[in-house]
Amino acid sequence: MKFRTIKGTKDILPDEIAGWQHVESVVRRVMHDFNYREIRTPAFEQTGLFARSIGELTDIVSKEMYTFLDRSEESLTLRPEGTAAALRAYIQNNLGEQSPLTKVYYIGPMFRQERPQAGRLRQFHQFGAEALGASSPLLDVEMMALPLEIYKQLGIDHYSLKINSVGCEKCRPAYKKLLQTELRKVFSQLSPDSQVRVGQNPLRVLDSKNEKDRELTNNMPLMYKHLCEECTLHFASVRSIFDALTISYEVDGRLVRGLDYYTKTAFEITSTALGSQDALAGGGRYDLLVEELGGKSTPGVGFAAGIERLLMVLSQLGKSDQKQAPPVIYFVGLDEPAHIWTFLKATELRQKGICAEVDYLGRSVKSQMREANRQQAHYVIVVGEQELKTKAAKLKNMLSGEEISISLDDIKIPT
RNA sequence: GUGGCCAUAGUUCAGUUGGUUAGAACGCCAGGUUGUGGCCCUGGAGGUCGUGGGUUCAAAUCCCACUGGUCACCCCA
Repeated sequence: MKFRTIKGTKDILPDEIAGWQHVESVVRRVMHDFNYREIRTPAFEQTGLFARSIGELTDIVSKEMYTFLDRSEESLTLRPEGTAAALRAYIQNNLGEQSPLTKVYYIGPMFRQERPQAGRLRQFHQFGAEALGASSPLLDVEMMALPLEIYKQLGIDHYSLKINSVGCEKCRPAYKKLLQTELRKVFSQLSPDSQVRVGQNPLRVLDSKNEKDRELTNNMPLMYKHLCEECTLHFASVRSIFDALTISYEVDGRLVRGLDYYTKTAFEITSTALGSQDALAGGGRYDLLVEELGGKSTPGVGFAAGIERLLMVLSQLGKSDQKQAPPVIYFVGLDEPAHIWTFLKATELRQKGICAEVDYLGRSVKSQMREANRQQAHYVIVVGEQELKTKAAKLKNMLSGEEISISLDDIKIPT
């Protein structure tokens, strides 16, 4: 019998782990600089949480969730995104009562049962942030500046930021009707997917990538041109703050995104270094969501970004050559007493925080030297009967080949 | 969920119109005289040719199914 990873999942192997850790450390550092605190929620939740927040009619909920019944017949779902769980935790733990504004971030695996392709896995990883409790446009901008800063610190500068406003419960219904009447005029020519959306979620029709759909909807009214006064002001503020930050962006009136909970600002960061799945990050404001999930009426904004896609971009740019630091000292042991002695010595050095390695296979000196070389050890110390008797040995610099005499009782690494 | 392409050593790939013991490179292991790596040289290990059927005297090669991978649609991180 042969076991393998299930479709759409991947092992992250030792050779690639340094790249992940590098990204994670930059994410954590920038999140900290922006004063976000980490939150870790379970990988699975009650199915209803996602259905309610993301929206029953979205693709994610209607066909992509890993949903199963546990032994007590409760319907559970592997989280397909991070916002719902973060808000559930915020509400459940009354975080809003501890301070008027809560800023949290997360990093971890998400699950969606889609057909895998470049940049799309069934278990993938995201980092993201949520700011709950304020409706200031400053936070909308912060949610976009944050991932952009992470990208910048990782050395990525080729991306495009698209923003839009999808309105609120005051202005959206009227616009929705207006758009629906327009869409019905060309209904029969729309793609089947879009036809389904005309009734329930007409805004998504504008975001269709089908060329015919785009042509047909080319001159249709856009949400951001039919906003109520409050939304108009908010959108204008967001844009002027961006200008002040000198961050370039593009207003895309068709941008809607596949989650139903957005109000006002919606945005997406894409990269041309990716294939068909080109979204690096996305997010927006969701002023009704906390209340929808049973909390007090609380405004919020957030974003989520894909780590695999980020890694793909880094590799495209030739910036994915992160490596784990090699051993500082590799001990070559000649016989049984030497192997034991070097092991004890290595343990001592390790306790001092020095990466040391020994031979465990009882191999020849040549083999051990090859191993030290393969691992790119900085120094090698060969230990045999003679060295143990005299307590003196040679410390070999593997880069220069130079050897210097040292005392085995007091191994000092040259700086 | 739908479609295209692909499936041969650890890895990347060859394998001529079906025809003897399926090859290369890299990697791995061991040697190149007494206890010293990187380059070089020599040797070695390693493959039920994805799985199962079928055609044939003969299948890695042709046909079918399945599985897996990959890319695209859809959607999104």
